[in-house]
Amino acid sequence: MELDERKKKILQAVIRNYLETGEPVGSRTISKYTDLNLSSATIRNEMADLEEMGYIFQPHTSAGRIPSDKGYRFYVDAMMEEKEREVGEIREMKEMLVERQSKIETLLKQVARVLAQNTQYATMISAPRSKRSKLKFIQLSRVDAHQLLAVIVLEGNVLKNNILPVEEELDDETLLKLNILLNTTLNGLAIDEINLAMIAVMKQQAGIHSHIVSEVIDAVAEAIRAEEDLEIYTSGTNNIFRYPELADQQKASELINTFEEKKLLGEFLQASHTEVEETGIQVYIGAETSVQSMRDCSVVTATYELGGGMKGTIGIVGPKRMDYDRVVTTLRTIQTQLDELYRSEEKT
Amino acid sequence: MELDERKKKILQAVIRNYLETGEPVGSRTISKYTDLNLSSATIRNEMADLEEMGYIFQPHTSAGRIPSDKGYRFYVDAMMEEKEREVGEIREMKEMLVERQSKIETLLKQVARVLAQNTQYATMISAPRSKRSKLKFIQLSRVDAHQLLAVIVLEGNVLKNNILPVEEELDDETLLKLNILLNTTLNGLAIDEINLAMIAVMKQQAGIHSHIVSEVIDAVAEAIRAEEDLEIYTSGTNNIFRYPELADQQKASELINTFEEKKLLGEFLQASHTEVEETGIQVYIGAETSVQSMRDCSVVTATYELGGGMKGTIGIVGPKRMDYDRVVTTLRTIQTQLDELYRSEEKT
DNA sequence: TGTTAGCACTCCTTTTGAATGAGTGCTAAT
DNA sequence: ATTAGCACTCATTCAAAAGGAGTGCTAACA
Repeated sequence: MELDERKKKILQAVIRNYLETGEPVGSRTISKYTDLNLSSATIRNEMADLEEMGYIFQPHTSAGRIPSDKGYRFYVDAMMEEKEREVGEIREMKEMLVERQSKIETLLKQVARVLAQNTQYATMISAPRSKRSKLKFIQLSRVDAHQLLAVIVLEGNVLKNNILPVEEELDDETLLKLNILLNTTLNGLAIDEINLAMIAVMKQQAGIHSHIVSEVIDAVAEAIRAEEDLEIYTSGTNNIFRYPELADQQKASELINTFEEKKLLGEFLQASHTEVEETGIQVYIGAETSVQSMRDCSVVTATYELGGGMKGTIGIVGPKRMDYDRVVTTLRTIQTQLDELYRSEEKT
Repeated sequence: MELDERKKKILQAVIRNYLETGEPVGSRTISKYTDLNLSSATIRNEMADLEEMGYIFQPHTSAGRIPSDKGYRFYVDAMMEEKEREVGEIREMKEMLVERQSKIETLLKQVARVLAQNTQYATMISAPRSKRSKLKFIQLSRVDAHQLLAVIVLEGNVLKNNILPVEEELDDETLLKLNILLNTTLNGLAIDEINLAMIAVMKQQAGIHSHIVSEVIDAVAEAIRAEEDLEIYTSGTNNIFRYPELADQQKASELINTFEEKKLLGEFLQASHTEVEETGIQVYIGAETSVQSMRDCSVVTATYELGGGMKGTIGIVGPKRMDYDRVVTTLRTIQTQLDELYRSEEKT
């Protein structure tokens, strides 16, 4: 069977209406809603066809139709119109971000809150991946006799630090040498560019302190990696209670757990990051999500960039009948907003 | 009217039973439950008295009785017996903590998770207050021409760091001098011991860089304070769904929001910290809590110490019919556990 | 005087059945 | 191809009835 123009219009009307009301939509409603001037009976026939094709279905006999995942997918792919953002809202978001945060962490928390507030959905943000981003600065300091503090600054002012226990005491001079060695060798390199050969050279140059070097390098690498997959900021989790289809105990509990644990979110955002299309915005409907507890949700993700290959992902989680248009436009706005932020930082 | 021995026994039986079942408990149940060998009729008379005295009440006529806040309070104050922790459980908790974490942050997150897991209630932990704890190490480093990185290590290896924008470029030597100045002047001092006189002296010694000093000091103080009231770790929020009296949408949503925002939790833990009795464990029943959304909960808090005046507070949030005995004992165990951890750290 | 058996009464909970209404599918007429 | 009409389905609402847990009170008892 074919999806002719009229069927499309009806499908669109069904989806639009359902997005607004959350109630199954019947033929009579469509008959009045659209400018097709068809009777409800005709609509009924068309809707039966659409059901057969799998775009919509009835939650039970004698109820109206609601969109299936396939229906939503079609809507998102072919029928969605990005809304113009209202000037006021854009300014508002801009203002929220303009108080420049020196720490990325604070900035991202802020963004998460703003988005959750703005969309009324749950929001998650992964901190920018640092694998491909470059080391800007690295420093070891002696905290006390047996502990070193390693501070690592990555491009984009991402900070990592770690306390390393050391067996052997180091005097000031050695420490200074080590610092110079580390900085001259590693500075400007991306994490995954640090290879064994390089480490070997450093060890050699470190002379009697060679084992410290490898300890430090390991610790550095570990510090960066360890934190990495945990750095997820969330906000507006309790927004899920706004949507009855997600608010029952079973589902709500699982969702909230997922948002608290963050591990799964991280993996999901990570995966989404890699399979993203050119615009950087991706929509996952229902079971398209890999996360079990989000099977009844839709997720819209957007990749953002803070320069120097520092890319992270933002995700908005809501019910399947989320306002895709609005969410996509909002994310698009934030994307450019963050982009500008970075550019202005460049100039500084 | 007097609360004689028999009434106490009955009250205790009512509470115990209600803690277990969560259902209003009737006279017949008590009659069999206790070793008093009294008929249900007698129990009924006694329960009527207990109701008049305000220890228990009926949710509606012809229902059994449930404890009032006053009843719980009496139970907690006078009738609670701390259970022996099972050896297995203690070892389990020990093991969880034994993998020593160099970072306090990681340790506390871990503790929160273990506690939530162990008690099946929601858990919150405030990071140790650093106001009275001492500066161990402070260091400024130049990240690039216009940005300094300030790293501050407090006693107990609490790390703070902050990026400071600076107008004027500083050469290596000046930086070194500043570092020495900061360390020699501030090292070993508690935050609130840093006073204006001291800052004035430093400014003077810094000579032409005096304005940098005050900038730095301000930033340091701000960095410490700013993070302070936000550092709350939570876990097991979704445990509230286990308890029907907290799981309805309205309440659950508010609770979860409170746990996400963390601000109120921080204030509460802070307050609790100051009004704590000698054992360091405190029980708040229902409206005794200052947090609005927790009016239907009970909270048990425990103050822990990591040495050097570094005190923080742990809170367990559950329904009013929480297993007070168990929670108190668990918290007591964790307290000593953390204490030992600190002592062993001392020796290192 | 304290305890207990017995009974009427209350009120929550569950079940049942009927009424309502939204929406459909199908048929026959246009 | 479209539409009016109609029988049919099924979730939802409502009221009434049945069931049951538990109480308070009274009167009898040790």
